Amino acid sequence: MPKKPTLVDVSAASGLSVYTVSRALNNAGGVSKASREAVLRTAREMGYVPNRAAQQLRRNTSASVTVMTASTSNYYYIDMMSGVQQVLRASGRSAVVADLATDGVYSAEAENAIVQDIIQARTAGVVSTLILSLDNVRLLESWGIPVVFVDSSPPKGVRDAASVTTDNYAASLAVGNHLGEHGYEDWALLMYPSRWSTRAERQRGITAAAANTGARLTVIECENDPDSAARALSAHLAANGSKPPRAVIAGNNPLLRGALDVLHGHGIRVPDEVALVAFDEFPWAPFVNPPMTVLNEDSKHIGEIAATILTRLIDEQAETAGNGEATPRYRPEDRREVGSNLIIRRSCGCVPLNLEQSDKGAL
Amino acid sequence: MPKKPTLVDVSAASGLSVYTVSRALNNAGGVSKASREAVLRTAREMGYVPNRAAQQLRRNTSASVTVMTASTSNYYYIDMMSGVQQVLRASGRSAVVADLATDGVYSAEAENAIVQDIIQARTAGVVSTLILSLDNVRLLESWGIPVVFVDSSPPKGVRDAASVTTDNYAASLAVGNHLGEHGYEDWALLMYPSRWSTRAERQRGITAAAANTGARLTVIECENDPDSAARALSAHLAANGSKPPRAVIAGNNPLLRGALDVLHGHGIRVPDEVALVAFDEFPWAPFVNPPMTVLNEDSKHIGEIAATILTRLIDEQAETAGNGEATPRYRPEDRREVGSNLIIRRSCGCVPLNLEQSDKGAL
DNA sequence: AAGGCGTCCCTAAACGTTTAGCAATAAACG
DNA sequence: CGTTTATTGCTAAACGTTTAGGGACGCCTT
Repeated sequence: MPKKPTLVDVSAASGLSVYTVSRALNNAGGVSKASREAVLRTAREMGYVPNRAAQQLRRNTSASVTVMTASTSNYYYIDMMSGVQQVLRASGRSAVVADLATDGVYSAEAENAIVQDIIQARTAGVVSTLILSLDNVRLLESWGIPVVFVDSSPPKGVRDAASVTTDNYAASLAVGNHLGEHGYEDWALLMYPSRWSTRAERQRGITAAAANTGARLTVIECENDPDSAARALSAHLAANGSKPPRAVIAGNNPLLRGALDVLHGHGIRVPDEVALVAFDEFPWAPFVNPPMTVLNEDSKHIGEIAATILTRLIDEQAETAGNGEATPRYRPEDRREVGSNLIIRRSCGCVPLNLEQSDKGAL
Repeated sequence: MPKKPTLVDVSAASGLSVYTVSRALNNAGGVSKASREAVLRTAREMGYVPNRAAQQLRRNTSASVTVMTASTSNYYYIDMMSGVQQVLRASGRSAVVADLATDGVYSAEAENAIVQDIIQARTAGVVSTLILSLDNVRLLESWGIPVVFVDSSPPKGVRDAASVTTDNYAASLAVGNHLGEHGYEDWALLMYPSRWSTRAERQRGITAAAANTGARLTVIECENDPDSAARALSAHLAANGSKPPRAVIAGNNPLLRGALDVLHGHGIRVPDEVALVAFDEFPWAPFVNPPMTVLNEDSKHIGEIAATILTRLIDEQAETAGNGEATPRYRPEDRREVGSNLIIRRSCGCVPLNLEQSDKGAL
């Protein structure tokens, strides 16, 4: 591989100084049209491509943002990413995803390692779908790296931070109330661990709805993967003899897979014997047997909002970086809540008349 | 934000030279145990974190690999990523995904932009699930960036390149033959554009199977997204009056969603009226109505193999980089083909006895 | 003609690492 | 004790950019 041209080489070849070449390539002022064109031409001819490591070192800024997630296999994150990407692209930044636990098992070391990695790369900002440890939040703050929590809250002890969440309490209330309208009186809520901060509000909402409608609720906790969910639900069924709950609420997509697995496996008819509803819309929901009634968070929109907030924080950070000022203070409007809606299909026991139409929309 | 310590600061604080500090932090030789410990302690106390941009600039190597995909919403890529990540982690590298077209529409500019980005970052290597343009392959080669194509072949004109693919011809033959065994005689193959190189072999296999079993085959081409697939299939049904094909083969996951949408929409019973099979296993396949018979590529395994090959190429590249030698030549064993298997559920018309069991395995 | 002002460009010093080329010291050996 | 050898550490020069601080030149204003 022949040695690749650097800025200095372009400078030599074009007869202009590195200053001029640099400014020309960056579309900065102070360069005549003629010089600029000469530079661009030579650079193209030589096949010059700037070295980002050098730029980053010198400029002391990075253009990339890290999105921290666990369980990428959840469709939720994919949509969110696309929202994030879209907004960041507008300001010339890009996003990379750091997955803490592809398989649903989480470890504090993995979290620390990724935070360390983020700092090493002097990443511009972070979007986190997890509660981070207080230490890590402090650490990022001390390095001037702003964090936006999405569908998760900052750990206790952090006074102010940016976050965009759905109103999970209201949403869960809606889910529960719908079950109540069906007259179901015995519910089971299948839930992932509370490390995912959505759990608290979701559980609170379902609990409140159960109280409202006079239903009996048992919460079944499991790890955040289908196998664990299946085991937990099976155990629950076995423990209660042959009397399954009238309605099962799956806390998210992977858990829903586990639930479907045991319900189908036991030959239990859904929704006739056991109604089933779940959190988080997903592309296959209309096609599952039976079509799933789910709570739909507009995760792409959430991603967009998160990226917008983060962009502002990063820009402010850049401004105040030099003069020893404190990290920009978060504003009240940096805590956003977005709505959600219940998509009613058949798994809850409803028989929508316009099935075809509603499926089309959700495709 | 107070200024952050650099290597020089650690050096000053510990009373040892930057040389010693650097070597101590990198676990390199030539440092006494006592010095090393002193350095590590001071570094920890000061909260020192190395600046990766500076390291990369100086070392002239990067530890990250880019995976180029289009349509991340396909589960296929997610599993592959996890295989890639896992192997790379072992050699201290990491992978980022670059998505050319979240929504299934592809553009040559997007491809060029991402390749440019890869070069700017002096990325260590590339895994591509797409055919890249000849120019881009040449460009990457000229920068000494090895590429492994997964489930896609290099563009025509590239003599040798690394690739790991499934034997799509044999796989498709198996799919087709299974339909033949059911006695279906009128097939429709719903296919994405040929930019995804798997298309050619898949279509060839299905075509051969149709010939073998005396079936009539029509190929319906559409873009790589559910909406386009739905439109194309609808148009086909309309054109053929009320006589739908006896079997539909969906070229991949997004296309399958489109197909299910129109079949359900038209109230066509699957598999009784129209049998349906698809390429690429996905986690929801057992739960779809009806449970889907799919071709299962072990995409995680594919990712592992790709990453293994890429790792070797990167290491060789590093060795020969200095001495002006050519990019390491690809070896014959850098073209790998892995097997695949047909997962039979119900959508093809089969009624498996051990349904429960098979679903469990595919969960 | 002198001064002021803009425009364009240059030189040289950073940014935070790694590492080649030595130097000092101690240990081992005759 | 002198010589060799191993170990440990230092100094200073890179890596490829950006940019502060000026200088040269031409044009306008008075």
